[in-house]
Amino acid sequence: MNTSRKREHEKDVDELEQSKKNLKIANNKGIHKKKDKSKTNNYKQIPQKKNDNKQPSKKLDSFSNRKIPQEKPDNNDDSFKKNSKRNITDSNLIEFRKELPIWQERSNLVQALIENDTIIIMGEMGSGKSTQTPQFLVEAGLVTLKKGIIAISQPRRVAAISLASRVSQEFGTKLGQKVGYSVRFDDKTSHSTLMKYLTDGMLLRELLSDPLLLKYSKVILDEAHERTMRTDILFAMVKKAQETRKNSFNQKDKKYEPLKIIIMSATLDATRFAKYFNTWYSSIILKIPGRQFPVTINYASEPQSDYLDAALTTTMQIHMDQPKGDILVFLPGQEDIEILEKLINDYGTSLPPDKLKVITCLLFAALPTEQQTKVFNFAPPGTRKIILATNIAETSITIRGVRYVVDTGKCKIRKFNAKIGMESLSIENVSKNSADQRLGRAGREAPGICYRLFTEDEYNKMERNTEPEIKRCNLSSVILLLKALDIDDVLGFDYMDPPSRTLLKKALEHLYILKALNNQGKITELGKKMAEFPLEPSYARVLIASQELSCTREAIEIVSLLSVDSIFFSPQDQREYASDAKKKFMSPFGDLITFLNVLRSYEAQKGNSEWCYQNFINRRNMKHVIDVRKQLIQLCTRMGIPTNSSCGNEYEIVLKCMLCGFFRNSAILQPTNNYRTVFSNQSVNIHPSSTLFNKKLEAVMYTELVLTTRPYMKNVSAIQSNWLYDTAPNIQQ
DNA sequence: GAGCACTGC
Repeated sequence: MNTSRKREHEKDVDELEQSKKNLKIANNKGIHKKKDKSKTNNYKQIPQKKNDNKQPSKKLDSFSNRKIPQEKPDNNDDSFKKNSKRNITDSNLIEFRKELPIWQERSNLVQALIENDTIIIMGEMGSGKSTQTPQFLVEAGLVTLKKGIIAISQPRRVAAISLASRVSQEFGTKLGQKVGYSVRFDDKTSHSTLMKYLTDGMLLRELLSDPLLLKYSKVILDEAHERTMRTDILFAMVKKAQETRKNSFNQKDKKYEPLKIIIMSATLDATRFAKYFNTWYSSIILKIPGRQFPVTINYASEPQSDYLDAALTTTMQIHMDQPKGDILVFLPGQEDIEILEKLINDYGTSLPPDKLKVITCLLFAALPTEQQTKVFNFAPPGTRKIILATNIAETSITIRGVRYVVDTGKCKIRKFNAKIGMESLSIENVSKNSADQRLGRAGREAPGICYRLFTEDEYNKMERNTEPEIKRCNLSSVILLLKALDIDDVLGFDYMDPPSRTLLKKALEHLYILKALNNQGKITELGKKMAEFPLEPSYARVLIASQELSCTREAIEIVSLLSVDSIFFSPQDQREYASDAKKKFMSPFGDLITFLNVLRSYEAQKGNSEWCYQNFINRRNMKHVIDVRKQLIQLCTRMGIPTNSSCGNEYEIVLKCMLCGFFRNSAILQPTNNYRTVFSNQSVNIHPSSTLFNKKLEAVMYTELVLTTRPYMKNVSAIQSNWLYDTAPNIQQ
């Protein structure tokens, strides 16, 4: 670092300190303040509702609770439109805005962004940061069609849609005009859109055609603390665009409007973000209080060996001892949820007659929409609702009426083992931030109680944050995207948290054998085409191969079907009926062709919901399949791949085509009657959900290898071993 | 004999 640069840097640091003071952001406590202090009882420094000078009217309160985006049960955009009918007057909206904690920071925020390239806003839930910040900037004249509009990225599409809708109401314009959104399959923006809410995946895609994001003068990356693979890449790309635009701006020849970045988060390691974005520019941190009631924490007095048993005991204890209010129980997965449901209902029948009855609600992603929405029904008089949920209730769905949270402190984490190319799903302890987020769910409407089924000591030993996805997932598609964005040195790329070399090398190797990269690691023409598809590289490879094999129709359909994680749904109490229903679609070729049969029948039935119900088919997921197919047909057409070529019933052809993307995923039956993978010689099993479970076939191809109780192949097809030599001739072993 | 949560021009 040369002297002048160093001085500049010091100046920046001073400025950072100064602006913190000016903006009273550090709250006299400093941003390093550990939240762990809130050991016992009252959680954090949550401003208590009682102390609020003016108590927000009940009407506004219930309004806000009804409207918040996370309350939506699923991706059903139609139901949103129905609920978003205006039912309050415009003056109410202004009053509502003024009541939000962020309103006080309005001018500070605008000023901070005028003076700085990057700012960081920490705001708890209910602070209004996601809805107000863009409006403040537009109202201050910082965002115009001429200067460049503002993008607000969200990790979830429901959030993008409902935030846009809410803000367009507040702004007094029709959705899609000044305020719009852009998510997969749905774009409500126009040439006059100033505030554009989009999913982070969508913003990443936009980078492919506009790497400097010249459309925008401001970019907000919301929910940054979630650290998804996509936001992590966005951090780097947005930062890079900012630098490039700033440098070009200084050079006189090109005059790009500078790009201002706002990082937003609920709980976030602000200093880490500041450091990352502070290399050349100053960053400042604003802290906005949220609206949250105090939550009392009860820790387990000793470590629990059986979290399910502990959950049952605690839940029933709350039910017996505590006044009215629903109970939300966090569990790691569907299986535990279904077991606990049964236990609670058994217990419920033996309750004394003077007690409230219990009703259980299940909540996990694979649950069909109709059953998910049941959790939003209020408990009928004389009953108490007990919600058994996965992580989905931590971020995506907010349920009203919850006063008690039972936290097992466990969740399932997906990890990718690069060495053996296998994904695993294991039950692990949650992070402190995750546990705190769960706790907050008890204090949305009134003071609440959280029962942690782990000791305080165990809490203190938890990680602060969940490990960022980029450090533990398969990176193939991210690396292909970076290569397509002309970033050749993916090992030395400016990651906020660099993934391990093993993960990176595995991804590079995978892309090389798919011929997306050449032996110098440069992206090939094929690779560029593959990057255009919103698919994992293997699937993109299959679609491109389908042109030569004349089975594009089937390839697109299979790839679309594989884009959802379950075609079928089998409720715990109807397992046998569900598996009988499945048999109707079964193909000797295996799961992929079985799925294809389902799609054919689904279309013959025109997606009839009664038919879906009777055949245990997940209708929501089938609708998604149809959307994906439509998009893939458009993309293929644009790339000159004819989409009507079909192999008819000659399914061998489309399976050979699949093998072009998945030849690594093949296994051969051994004389000992178990399967071994061809490329890594590991012993593997067919997953019990497969139609080929317990079948002995010469060779099989799978799309996924997961390690749960054993190493399982999922989405399995019957193939012939000699196909492997035909399909993958250039593989050096 | 088993399926954390999200997402994509």
